[in-house]
Amino acid sequence: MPAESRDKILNAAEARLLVGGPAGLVLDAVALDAGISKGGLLHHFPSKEALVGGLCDRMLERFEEEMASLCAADPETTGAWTRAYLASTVTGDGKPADNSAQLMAGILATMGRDSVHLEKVRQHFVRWHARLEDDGIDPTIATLVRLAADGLWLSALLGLQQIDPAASQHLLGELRDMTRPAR
Amino acid sequence: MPAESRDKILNAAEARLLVGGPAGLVLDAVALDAGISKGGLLHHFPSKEALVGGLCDRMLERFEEEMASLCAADPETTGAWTRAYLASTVTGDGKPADNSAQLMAGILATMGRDSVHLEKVRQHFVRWHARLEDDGIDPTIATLVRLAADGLWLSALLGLQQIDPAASQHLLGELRDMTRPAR
DNA sequence: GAAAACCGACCGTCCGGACGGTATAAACCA
DNA sequence: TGGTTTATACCGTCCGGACGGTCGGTTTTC
Repeated sequence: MPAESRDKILNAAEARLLVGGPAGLVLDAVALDAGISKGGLLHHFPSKEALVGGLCDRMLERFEEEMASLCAADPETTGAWTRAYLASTVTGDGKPADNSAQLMAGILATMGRDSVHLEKVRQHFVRWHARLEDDGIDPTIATLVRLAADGLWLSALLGLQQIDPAASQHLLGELRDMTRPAR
Repeated sequence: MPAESRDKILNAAEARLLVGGPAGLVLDAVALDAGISKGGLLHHFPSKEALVGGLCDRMLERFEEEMASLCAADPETTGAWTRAYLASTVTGDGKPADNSAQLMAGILATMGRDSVHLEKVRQHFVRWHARLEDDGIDPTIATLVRLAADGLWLSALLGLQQIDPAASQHLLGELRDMTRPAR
């Protein structure tokens, strides 16, 4: 089964994207890093687009898993999804929770706005947002929290760290409080 | 004076970036669109990087102007900057206020995260955020509003329109109310 | 022995930008 | 005043490297 090679390739591609941005995602280099030949790479992913698609799918899948486990771990079901979204987007100190920001940016930049893969991302977002609006709390609040989380995520993506840690922590606290069941 | 050609080039480059993304930003094509030769283009912008830099500067400049005029037009000074940020980021119906999102994305994608130009963007953000924290309203609120605006902007950038217009309008209203002087 | 996995040389295209021009006009000089 | 230099704007060809993808092979696996 090729799953092992596939993963090695995906890992290498992801690493490349994270350090070198879209320009760093070069088939030769990815193959080299993955310890495979270019031909081998092309055997698993017949085109660069397919490779990016693989990256995209894996990212989505991981995010989905993380959301599920965070939700499961939350003792309070009301607002759990919203809290999970917040938590899986940014950490306590306002940093991005994972490298999804860089990854997403890379994926986005590698292929245009019209790509099939972006469409998949959109569909996931639609689902997530539906879930958000049915989280047991005021949908407007939930949306607000989500947007703020996205804003934080964007800040991290652009490398804007102008919001100082203390303020950021305070804000995160507020946001979390907003997701608690209505008093 | 070369200002005229410069602007034509910048306009062409911007248009290219908007419709074709980073991949559409090709010197030959930009020169063609601008009605100038490639050599002529290179005369005004010695490198592609310089061209992107020009685009970046102009975008920042325009944003700055818009913020100033919005602030000046607001009868209530308290929270005016925060409101201006909100307004110049997204329109009433949750669409991005201008093409800054696409533009920024293109710029970002064309050059890596380490570029000089991105550094300029960062510095502007630092100033904006300082301004935001001294806007006469609770800084946490101001930050929250700003982040939500950024979130909305990001949604628009990714082409996620899953937040329906009515809800979006309601949310925008709430955000605006938050920027009013404390009751 | 056939299919799947993998190899790596090769090709074609695209694109940034170097370079050696030309045209216009202002600045300088006699 | 007329010639010469110099600066600026602009032209368009050419080059060279980078990169995605093809293809005819070889090896591994079942």
